[in-house]
Amino acid sequence: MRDRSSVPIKAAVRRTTLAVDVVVLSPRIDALAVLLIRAPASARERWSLPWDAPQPGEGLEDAAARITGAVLGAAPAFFEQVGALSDGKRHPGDADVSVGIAVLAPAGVGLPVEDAEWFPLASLPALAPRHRTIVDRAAAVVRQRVDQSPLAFRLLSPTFTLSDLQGVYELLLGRRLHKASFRRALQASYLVEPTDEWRSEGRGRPAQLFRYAPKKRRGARRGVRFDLFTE
Amino acid sequence: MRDRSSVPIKAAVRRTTLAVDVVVLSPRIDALAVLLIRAPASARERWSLPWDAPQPGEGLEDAAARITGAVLGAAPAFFEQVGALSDGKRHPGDADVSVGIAVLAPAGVGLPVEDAEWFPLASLPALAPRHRTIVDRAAAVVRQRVDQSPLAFRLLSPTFTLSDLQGVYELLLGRRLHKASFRRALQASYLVEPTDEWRSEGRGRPAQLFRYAPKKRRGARRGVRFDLFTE
DNA sequence: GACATTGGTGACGAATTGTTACTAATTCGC
DNA sequence: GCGAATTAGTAACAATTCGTCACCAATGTC
Repeated sequence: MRDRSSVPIKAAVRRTTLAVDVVVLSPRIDALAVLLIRAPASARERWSLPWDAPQPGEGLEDAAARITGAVLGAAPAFFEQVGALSDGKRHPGDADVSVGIAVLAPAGVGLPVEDAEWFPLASLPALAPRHRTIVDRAAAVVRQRVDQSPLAFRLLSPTFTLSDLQGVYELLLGRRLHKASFRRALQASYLVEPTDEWRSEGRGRPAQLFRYAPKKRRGARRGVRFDLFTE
Repeated sequence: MRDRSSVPIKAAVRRTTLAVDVVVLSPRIDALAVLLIRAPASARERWSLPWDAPQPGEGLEDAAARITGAVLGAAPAFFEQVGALSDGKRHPGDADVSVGIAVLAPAGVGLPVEDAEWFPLASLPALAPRHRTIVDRAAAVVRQRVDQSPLAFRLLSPTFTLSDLQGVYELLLGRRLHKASFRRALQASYLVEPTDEWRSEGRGRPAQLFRYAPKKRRGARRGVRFDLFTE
């Protein structure tokens, strides 16, 4: 203890292999889905997350944007880092360290490339163990952040109905919400503004379309809510 | 777009230099403080975060524990990953990629080694730009998580008074809390239990000591609170 | 036109929160 | 000793927020 010779500043950096693994999430048919790509026949699993090593000088989020663009045809608007992993779990490219990045794509986004497919989170095919961990952690991060950050709006097209928005929240939170309470809270937050358009979706009364347009925040911070603890 | 040749699975991993940079946080004299170590005379800044490259086969959190142990003489009980950075900002060891890890140390923890010192977050000395970013992000992560996770208990000794606990929350949240509301919420959460001991702290009535002992949680999830958004 | 279906809102009671005011136990100064 | 000062802890009330029910609105189906 207190061994001066082990004070870390004196250590030298080592060479490592690094991968950026991207979890593209999007709501599909009443479930949150992940974009997977077909692996080469030589691989142990038939599917994997899109991934790559960052180019020299390329930032991690830039790499995630590039990787997403190659698979989805469009760079995403929202990133959330899931964290770096260097446990012993196997990675398809045998990278020493993986940086997992969650990316949100709106419900209606274009079809992916030929060798890519959406899989509902609840029924994923076999993945390399590290990819499995990254997917689980990405889902957990997104579910946990949905209450802190306007994530849900990134899973919708630029205009949406309030029922759409409530549906996304229900998907992410995994439980039903009360319509009146949901709308009252939304109203009080000044996060959306109505447009002039209405959407008729078959039967039932047409719904007004809204857009995400956060106004100045009132600084009404509350006391501590211990019952929000998630551990 | 849709260029099949750029589908990322075909890429090969590259060699990168990786650093684990540790932000040890602890409450000192009414302020959250960071542990810094004196840099060699050749370095551009006189102080830096403790850091090192992970050993082969060593997990990132294991590396953080080892690095903390070398500086503080004790391995910490709590880690929170701050994220991986690979922007162009300068790192003291010129690592390509940094993984920032926040570590919490209770208020009374032993003195650090000779070349290490606590600095209040508000008055840090000059640091390498990437270290500066990591410190800021670590503070932000901890402040944001304090409402979601029992972080605050990691900044206290195993037994503590309720005023101590409230003080830590006020430190982390940056605002005063009402005593009665705070205790009522704490009571309802079943997170602490009283001990038989009391602490007399000079003047005033002695305070009962409590310990962190979370009981079974009641699953009372609430509606969406849009006003908790932090962006 | 009756009815099913989806959108949208008012209002009321229950629960939670913010606040004030009080009591309790100790040290300090005289 | 004794009152003032100081810190701990709690009861109770008012204001606010939340969950829920009930209802009206606008559309498609039969």
